[in-house]
Amino acid sequence: MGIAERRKREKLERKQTILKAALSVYEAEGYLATTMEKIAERAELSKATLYLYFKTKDEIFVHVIGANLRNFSELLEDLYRRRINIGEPLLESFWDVFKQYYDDNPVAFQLTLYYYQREMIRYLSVPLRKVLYRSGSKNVKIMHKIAEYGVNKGLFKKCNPKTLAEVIWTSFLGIILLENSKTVISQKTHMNITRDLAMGILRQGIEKVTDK
Amino acid sequence: MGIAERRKREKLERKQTILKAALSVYEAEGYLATTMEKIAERAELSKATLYLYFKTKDEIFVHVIGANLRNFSELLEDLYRRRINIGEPLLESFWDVFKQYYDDNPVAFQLTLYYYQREMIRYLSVPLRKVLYRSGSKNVKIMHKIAEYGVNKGLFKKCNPKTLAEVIWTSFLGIILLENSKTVISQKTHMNITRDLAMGILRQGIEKVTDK
Amino acid sequence: MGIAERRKREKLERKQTILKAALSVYEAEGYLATTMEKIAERAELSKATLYLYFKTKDEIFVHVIGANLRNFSELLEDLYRRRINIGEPLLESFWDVFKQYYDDNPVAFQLTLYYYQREMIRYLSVPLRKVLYRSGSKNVKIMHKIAEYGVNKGLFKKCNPKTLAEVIWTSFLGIILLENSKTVISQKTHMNITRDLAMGILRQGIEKVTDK
Amino acid sequence: MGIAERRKREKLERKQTILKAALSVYEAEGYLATTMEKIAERAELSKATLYLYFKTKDEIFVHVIGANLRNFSELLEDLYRRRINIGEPLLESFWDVFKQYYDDNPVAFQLTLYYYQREMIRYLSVPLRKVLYRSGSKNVKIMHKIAEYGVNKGLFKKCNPKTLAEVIWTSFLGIILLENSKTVISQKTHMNITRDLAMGILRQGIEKVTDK
DNA sequence: AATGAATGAGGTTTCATTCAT
DNA sequence: TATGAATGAAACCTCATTCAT
Repeated sequence: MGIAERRKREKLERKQTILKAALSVYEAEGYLATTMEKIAERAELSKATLYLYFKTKDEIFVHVIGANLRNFSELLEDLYRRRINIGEPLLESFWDVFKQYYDDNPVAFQLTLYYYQREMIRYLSVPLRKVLYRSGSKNVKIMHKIAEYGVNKGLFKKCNPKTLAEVIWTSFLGIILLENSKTVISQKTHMNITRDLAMGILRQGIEKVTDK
Repeated sequence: MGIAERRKREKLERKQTILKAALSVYEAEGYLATTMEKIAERAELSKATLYLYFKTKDEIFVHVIGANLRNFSELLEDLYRRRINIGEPLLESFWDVFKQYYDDNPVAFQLTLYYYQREMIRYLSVPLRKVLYRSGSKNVKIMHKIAEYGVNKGLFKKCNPKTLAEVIWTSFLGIILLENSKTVISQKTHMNITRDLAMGILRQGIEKVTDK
Repeated sequence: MGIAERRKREKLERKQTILKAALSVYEAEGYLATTMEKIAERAELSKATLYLYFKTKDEIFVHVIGANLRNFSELLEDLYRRRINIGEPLLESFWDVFKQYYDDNPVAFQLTLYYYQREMIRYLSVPLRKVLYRSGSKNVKIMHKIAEYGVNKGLFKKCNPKTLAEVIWTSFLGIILLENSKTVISQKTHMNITRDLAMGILRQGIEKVTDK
Repeated sequence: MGIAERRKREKLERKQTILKAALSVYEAEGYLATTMEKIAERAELSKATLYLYFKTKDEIFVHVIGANLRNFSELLEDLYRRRINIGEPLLESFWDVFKQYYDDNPVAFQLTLYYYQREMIRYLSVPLRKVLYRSGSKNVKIMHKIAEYGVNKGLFKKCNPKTLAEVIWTSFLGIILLENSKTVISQKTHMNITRDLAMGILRQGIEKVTDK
């Protein structure tokens, strides 16, 4: 009985090891060069063992992404819980959560971004696609609730909160995307200035027009 | 003499045929499943002939993207030329150009987006990377000039026009990114509502605060 | 523990199987027609398995040659060990070793000869080139030592033993070369007569001129 | 009529151009990297044009070799003509002819050597094989006649002159072979010392034993 | 549970040769 | 005659996945 539990725990630990290894190889070599062989090597396991824990290579990556999105969830939930105490700068806090999410693990973020493309998703098996969908939609919901709170409280201007949440989120997303391509092409680094201006524009663009 | 010209023209046409075929296969099957074999088939040529026109598979795709970015260039340049007559709604026009660029050829846009990722660029040969860089940087420059014009004319608020251009562009980019993933995952279609709200927020966020 | 050993042994055996298969295909079809496909077939393995044991096709052939040169080594070393008991006919014994080396496995000898050409070596990767060099240079050294012994004992005339070894060896080599081309062109067979005359000439040419 | 002649002459010249180009590419890049494309380029012709003059790639090379062997022929014939005036050092003259042949065009010599291998010959079409055979056998015959003269005049010891010719020739051949492989592997250069010792040994080994 | 071994199914690229002009 | 264009036929190599122990 205790044994069964230990087994289960160990199994989970192994899975974690593998996920970590996968992310680490991805960081070092990029998605296209990440082979099962290399993941196994980094996890100090054999290739065949990987298949005891994950049915396919995609499953590994979907789980890596799942974990990453769960981190995001937590940050968002925490924000939602704190919403009342924050007062005015709700948008800033929202934005800060994004930044924190990104800065916590930029590599996982990149991988997530990469996977969340028509290109990648379309070849996923239906079950995996669902896993991915569920992982993501939770965050969408919380973002929605936060936006809703902001609108209701008059912190944000009147508009569909779901859509508003999307706009805020994609503003951030787009910047990261550009940032990524720039990093490789012209070796430039973080675009904090862009992020800040975007924030400023969002603030002014979102606040209630107290007209007159 | 006329012969040489005809030859040249035909060569260009062939190249176009191949690029079109590549894009078409990409549309139907996605990047990872696009093989030289399939491109050749769709172009009604032999695989070997492809290599007569493009040295590698990447070269094909970089050229597809190059063409796509050139279209974007043209739209942007056109806007820049019209800037004076547009008057107030410069931002809207800017935004419209993006929409038009996307709507003209969403597939090519997707491909471009896909390629412009750390992941893809990283494994490109240096010459091809340069081609890609040059294709992209031209557009960046025009966007910059348009933003600059807007700032100078007082249509946009005072800020670094380069950064402003980036913010506007990435706002759009992010939405498309989300749109793409949503299309595959939950079969939803265009997010015009999101685009519109984003536009509205940008407008309000960017306009000069004439306070009082 | 016994398992690990068995594994190792089996691995070696597999390698041998592959090397044998390669040589066999070479014998039947020649170097240029020897493909990985055919080697795999003859070894009753899949093509992919070959790459499990040897990283490239060249590596296979370099190892075939390495094994062949090691046989030669053994024969030479044996001769060197026996040098004292041989007495006078050291040159004959030397020559016999060559003949034995050739007759033991003429096909492997041919392959070795073929590979040991500017043409082939030039396109080898540096590591493989080194392997080849090391395989060969060992034999050179033993031949040298034998020649040295002969010169010191007065069995051969006074001269640089290194050079002498080369002359003896290349005398044999040249004959085989001619023999090979003749076999194909005019279907003639072994040139024992030529070999014997060469031997006679060498004997007379090398022996100490006890003039008077 | 004069026209036909000019045509013929021009055709021959073109052929020469192509053969020269082929040899030149071979020198620069080695046999395996010598493509029709490159030959055409160097000959400043189109690939297709090559096929107007030679039916296959092999035919080109066989003709290159043919020309080379004809040079050898001339040197040998010249020696044969001079045989009476030479007197004693016939062997040296023989040897010198080899050296001259090699030194005149080492690259063509190498190519010839390369082609004259079981490996290469076996894939030749029968007609080409015959061409090669005829090119070579002429030289063999002259060498034979020279050896015969030497034996008859008592310059060489009594033995089968055909075989003797082979021995002398293969002595030289073997050295060149070793020389070639050494050049690539260990960057060493000409082995004049080896050649000289071989010559000395041959002299002593071949001369009539005037015993007592 | 763990793994070494094996493999099927491609993928990109090269090149001698032919064909239409 | 000359050639640009086209191609068939391979060749080498890689990798996710399965199997036997």
